[in-house]
Amino acid sequence: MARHGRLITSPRHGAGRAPTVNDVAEAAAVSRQTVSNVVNSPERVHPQTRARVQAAIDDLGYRPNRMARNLQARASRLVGYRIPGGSSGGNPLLDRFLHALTEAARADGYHLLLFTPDDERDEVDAHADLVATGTVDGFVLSETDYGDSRVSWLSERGVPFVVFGRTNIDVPYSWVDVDGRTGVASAVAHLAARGHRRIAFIGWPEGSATGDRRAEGWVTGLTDAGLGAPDPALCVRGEDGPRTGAEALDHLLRLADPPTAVVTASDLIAIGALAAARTRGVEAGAALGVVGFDDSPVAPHLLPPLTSIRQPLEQVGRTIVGLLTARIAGAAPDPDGVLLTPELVVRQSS
Amino acid sequence: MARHGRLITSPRHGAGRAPTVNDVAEAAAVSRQTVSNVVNSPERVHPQTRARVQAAIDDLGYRPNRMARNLQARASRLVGYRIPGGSSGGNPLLDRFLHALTEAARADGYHLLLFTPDDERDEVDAHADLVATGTVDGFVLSETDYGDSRVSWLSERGVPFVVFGRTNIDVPYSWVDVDGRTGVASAVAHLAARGHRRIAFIGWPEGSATGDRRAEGWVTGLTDAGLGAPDPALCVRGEDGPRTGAEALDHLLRLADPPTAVVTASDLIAIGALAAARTRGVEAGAALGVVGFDDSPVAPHLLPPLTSIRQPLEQVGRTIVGLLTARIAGAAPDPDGVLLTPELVVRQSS
DNA sequence: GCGTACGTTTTGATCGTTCAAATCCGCTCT
DNA sequence: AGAGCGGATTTGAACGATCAAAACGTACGC
Repeated sequence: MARHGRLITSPRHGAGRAPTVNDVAEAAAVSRQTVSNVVNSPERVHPQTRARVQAAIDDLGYRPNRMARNLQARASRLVGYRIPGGSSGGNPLLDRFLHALTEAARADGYHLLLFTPDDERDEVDAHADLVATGTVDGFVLSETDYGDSRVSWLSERGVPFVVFGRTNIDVPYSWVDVDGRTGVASAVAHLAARGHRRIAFIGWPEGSATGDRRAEGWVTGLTDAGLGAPDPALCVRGEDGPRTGAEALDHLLRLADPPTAVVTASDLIAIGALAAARTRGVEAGAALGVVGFDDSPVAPHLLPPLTSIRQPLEQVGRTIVGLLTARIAGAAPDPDGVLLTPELVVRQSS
Repeated sequence: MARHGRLITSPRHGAGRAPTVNDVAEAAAVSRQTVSNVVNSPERVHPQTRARVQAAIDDLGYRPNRMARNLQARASRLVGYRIPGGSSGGNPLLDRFLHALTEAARADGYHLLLFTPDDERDEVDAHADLVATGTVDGFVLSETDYGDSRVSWLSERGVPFVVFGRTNIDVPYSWVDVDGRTGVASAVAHLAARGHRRIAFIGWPEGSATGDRRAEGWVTGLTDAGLGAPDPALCVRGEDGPRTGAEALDHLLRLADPPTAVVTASDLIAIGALAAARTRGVEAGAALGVVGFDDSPVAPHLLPPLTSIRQPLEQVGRTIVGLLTARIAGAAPDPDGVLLTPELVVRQSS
């Protein structure tokens, strides 16, 4: 409570207008530049003067105006992020992702600015607008499809940006991604270590880069675990969601030689699989190992609590912001990609 | 594609620096103020001049610099939103809520700025900082507890803000909320109309304002439907999550006179209830009516697809932004609260 | 022909900050 | 005493825009 007082309370000198360098300068009987120096390069100012100015700053509750600073610095210290449209169907990771980005940005003196294209303009225009008006210094992109038009556009114009995920665009750009293949492979390894020999995979339809890599992880994992060539019958794919999980598991359990464990491409699919298992009287965790992907907030609350592959989003956020601020600072090194490893969170379902 | 060209491409006059009013003025052989007028008050400028200036603007790809404008206007056109910490356990509505806010803000010429308090400072300080530095013009608050310190702090200092949800603070402030009581009551009415007579409620622990109001809706709904006094045995409460739903439903179905339908305080609870029903061989939708709350993205993909109470977040966003911009504009009318009505989305589970 | 009015355009000042260069001051050295 | 020096501080200009007021024409009425 007491600490807030320093900041902007006690506006003894008129509650209307925020104090400026000039106000402080006058109060401390120095020039505005000296005030500025006290704030930005205290070592240049005589200790005695510094103390006097600092006292005035504290007294008036002076804080440098951000807009004025930004204008002078020709930078906004804002990073744009296009908030995905509602159509994408609710991303359970958005919460953590945004928090991680915001936190990482704060540590570097940046803030995240959310935007969304208006109906008449397309996506690229929305980005162009923010750059042209100097509203943002760069972008964080996510959910980039194959051939995302934003990547090439931004890249061509030298606008700083970092992508969460990878695309197949062949222009140089920086990206950060989580290695889904390794993640799924580690889940397979975990299940194999628990004695499972027939391990199935329920994933998304072929054609999405992320989905395909997760499916590859199943193959890799089986091979690495020495379980021989993967049985194609144990790989089922469908749209994301519990229904796919339920139907796929039903199908798998009806096989002549059914799996004893299943890895899924998402927690949503796993939820469906858990439900289907219960319906058939198969006890998940004991008779059937189940592993999800993304460690969504529900995972620990499911019955049984769901083992899941957790993306290191905090690290993702820090890495993205690190790359981005480096680019903004003009350090335009060879753009590079960073691949982070997810972590298996083991719970009772496996 | 062609349209992008207008904005900032074709930097014929040096790719380095964005064009300013002065550049345009020089190109069109007029003064900077005339350029400014063409942009902001075209009617003041002679049509012929206007055309010439507009041509220069288009040619150079001029867009007024936002920081400069903001400095002069002493407004940032940014609205702060503190992104909830990870501890809150993943809000399935955040996605839609942020999108709605962003979209509504855009329509009014605002952007959303995300922030989070750093570890050493408390929440109020984080807000104070943004105000003192002129970084934001106002705030949108959510997840305000009873006695949230931010509300009184902001209110005392006349900082514009609007709360999503209600608190019990007795200072005047504007808020927008969704009427959970009416929502649950309408679900009860819906189930009664389908012939259900014994309708249960599974909700959150007593003590949260939102949770209590949803529970009240159950009472109201039963009374309004003429089903007599609610049976206390049919109201079960526990922490949010599928587990609570499963355990509560198990308990309810074991009663001497079990319910034939259940309304829950969240989709997560409903998920658990659906799973428990399956385990006991009760077919949800047919033998047991189930209604969730929030219409989270999973709801339509559950088995059976879940009837749920959907918050009108788009409307919430527009209302919040409307109230907020009015306050920022100085129109400081009597702060008021707006209560919006949720909508029941009927699917197979009921 | 001259004062006035109006429509259009330009000039000056300002928003709050920082950079760059100039000034001031006390001190040493010759 | 005057030049030289270096630390501390101040002044001038700029960032890019807008507001307010002045200036400029041109046309009109008397």
